[in-house]
Amino acid sequence: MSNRLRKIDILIADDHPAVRLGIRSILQLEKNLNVVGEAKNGEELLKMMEGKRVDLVFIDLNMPGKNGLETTRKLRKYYPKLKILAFSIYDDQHKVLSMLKSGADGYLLKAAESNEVVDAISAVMKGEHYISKEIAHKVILDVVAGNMPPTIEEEATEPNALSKREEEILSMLANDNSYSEVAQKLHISKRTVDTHRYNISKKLGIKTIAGLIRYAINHNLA
Amino acid sequence: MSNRLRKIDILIADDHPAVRLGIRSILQLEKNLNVVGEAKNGEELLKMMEGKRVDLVFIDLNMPGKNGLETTRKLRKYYPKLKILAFSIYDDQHKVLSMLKSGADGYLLKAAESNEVVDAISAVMKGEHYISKEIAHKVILDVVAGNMPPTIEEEATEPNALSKREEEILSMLANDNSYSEVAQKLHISKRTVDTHRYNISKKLGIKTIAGLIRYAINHNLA
DNA sequence: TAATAACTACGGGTTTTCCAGTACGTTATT
DNA sequence: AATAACGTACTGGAAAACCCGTAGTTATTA
Repeated sequence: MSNRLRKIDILIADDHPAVRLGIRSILQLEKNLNVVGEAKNGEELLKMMEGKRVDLVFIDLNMPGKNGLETTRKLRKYYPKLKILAFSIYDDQHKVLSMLKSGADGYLLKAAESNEVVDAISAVMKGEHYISKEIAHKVILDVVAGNMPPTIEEEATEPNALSKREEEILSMLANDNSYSEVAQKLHISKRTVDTHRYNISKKLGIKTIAGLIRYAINHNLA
Repeated sequence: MSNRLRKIDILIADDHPAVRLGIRSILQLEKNLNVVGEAKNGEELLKMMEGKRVDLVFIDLNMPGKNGLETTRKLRKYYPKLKILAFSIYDDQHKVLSMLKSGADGYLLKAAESNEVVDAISAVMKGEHYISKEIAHKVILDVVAGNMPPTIEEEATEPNALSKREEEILSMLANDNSYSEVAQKLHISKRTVDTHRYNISKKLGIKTIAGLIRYAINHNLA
């Protein structure tokens, strides 16, 4: 079969059946797209990739077990030419950038309309990056607002910046403990806790408790 | 037309097009179900209800603007016989109970398979309540674990302890604003913000920022 | 109309967090 | 052996958050 006529083979990974079905129905309306399978988490997706010819995967960020980020890194590593389209409800800087740094070719919000989904696919298949306008706008504002993201190189190599101890302390802080309480419970000085928190803030580039707690929650520390 | 042959008319409310499509495709496979419309938020749903004959609504908990909870209360109030099926990614006690107390007839997880969706519809149409087994199990464990929910009466009458202004302020605090920033943006005094926060803490019985932020996140304020 | 609730605002004191350094011992890694 | 990363701890001052009482103005509602 000639290359010109080949359909684009697509895998969908999302833990919600309704979402998978929704994407599928959007894609099925396009004659040049071909959904070759659905996975409900990262492991399943990686397994399905084996041996199959797949051009593009639709991948949800939040899935039980191996999440979108890890899975994307693996995919990018093993299948360098695969196109990866992240699909998420989150529009925050951190999520978007991490995903792109991990190797996604595009980032779509779940609030995207059908035509945007199709546009995104054509874009990434052409080798371009695709990012929803709403996200691009918001992320840029975030960055401009001074929440400087680390350079691409930096974070890509260290997906999990925090040390064990730092995670522990952040977790406790996010769980209603004050510096003094953490200090007491860990039998260390209050100043040490302060230092840790300070370092955590610097590492993550998050300056507020609110931000830190959201980080903690998103990383299962709270 | 005889009653026996009448299809069940359904409205879907969810802010994600893909999810709406997914539900739609599930329901369209059933010959006795009829999707009469889709809304992308609570307001739209309420507007669509006007004048239409609708038997059942599928309603997502998390939508921009008026969320599922408020919308459900309104729906229940204006359309006492309408069947309401909550649809959410959350399986925690608080969310589930609030939704049921607000008048939902059933609670489905987004992770539900197609057949479960159909089962849920038949159940609620028969006047029964439907709750995913996974949820029922988890919620009961939660309750047993000592996280006593307030009695039905209590919370049903005070669904949202916080006033509009308090919610607004909590939301801003949870979104990285300091007292001063909130004060500035709302054109009120810093002390007023302090007072509000203090009242919020007392109302909710939450003494720490961490707790408040978690509350905010769980209530879609952050 | 009187009571309740929401929103506004201030005083004034306590506690905690935040910032930005310095510093030292212990592990890993090279 | 040296460098890096980590965990520990300090100083000290600025800023923010916390506590709680009081109180005036509007709405709403009983």
